[in-house]
Amino acid sequence: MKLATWNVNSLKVRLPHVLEFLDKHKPDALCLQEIKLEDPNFPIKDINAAGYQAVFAGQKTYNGVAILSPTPAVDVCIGIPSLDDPQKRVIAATVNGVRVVCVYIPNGEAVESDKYQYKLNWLMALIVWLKQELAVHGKLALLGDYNIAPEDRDVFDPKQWAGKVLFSDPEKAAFKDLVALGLADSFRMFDQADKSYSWWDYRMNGFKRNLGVRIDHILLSTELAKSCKSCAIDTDFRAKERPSDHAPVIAEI
DNA sequence: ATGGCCTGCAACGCAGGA
Repeated sequence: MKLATWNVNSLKVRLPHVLEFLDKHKPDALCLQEIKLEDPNFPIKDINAAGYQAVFAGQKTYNGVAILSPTPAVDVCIGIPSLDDPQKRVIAATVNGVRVVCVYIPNGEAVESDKYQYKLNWLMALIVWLKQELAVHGKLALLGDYNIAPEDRDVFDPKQWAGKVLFSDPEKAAFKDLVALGLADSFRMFDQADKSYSWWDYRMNGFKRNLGVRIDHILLSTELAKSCKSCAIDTDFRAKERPSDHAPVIAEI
């Protein structure tokens, strides 16, 4: 079974890339973040024509998440139940017996900002909720844009990134708390090339110079991690014309 | 050199991303 995640930075603009991704990788579940459109505008006909179904929680202009799958996604849950948050950042569903949790963790803007506090509070609520979910679902995958680079090797210049948002100690601690729930970072279960990243700034030729960070992750419950065969970032989609600034991540379980 | 680029909304500039 193939699980994938991709922050598409507007599904309207990136629909051709998403359809190409479905054709290339044929994922059993593809989690999308930042679809940036309201539910009535979701391109369901094009997705269906590609042989996929979708569940989604859209929002105008900002955020918005979806799960695409060739088989039905059932027991859909939108948002973190305990968190009163109008921002559409979470959708969870069961696909082929796997609990797929798609998250768009807040960016945090800057460590001094209110948005950073919102991010930390949001992460605490996520951790409490997932602890309960893991008790119910042995096969659980947490996929998405975490907006956290967990280790030095996940940023192009750890000294420059030290203390900055995406790489601050409280954010890295929250990532470790997620792992401590019994979730494995599937990407690090395998040998990977040095300087492997999932996001590059549009500015300054960030991608061509490989000035990136690894902030998109697929975490797997112990039961799923045991049978995980691979995890990779497909940088081809970041190299295309008019790309998302994120590359998709794919895990085979 | 504290910007650069991209998206959506709406209106010709802004917020937000990371």
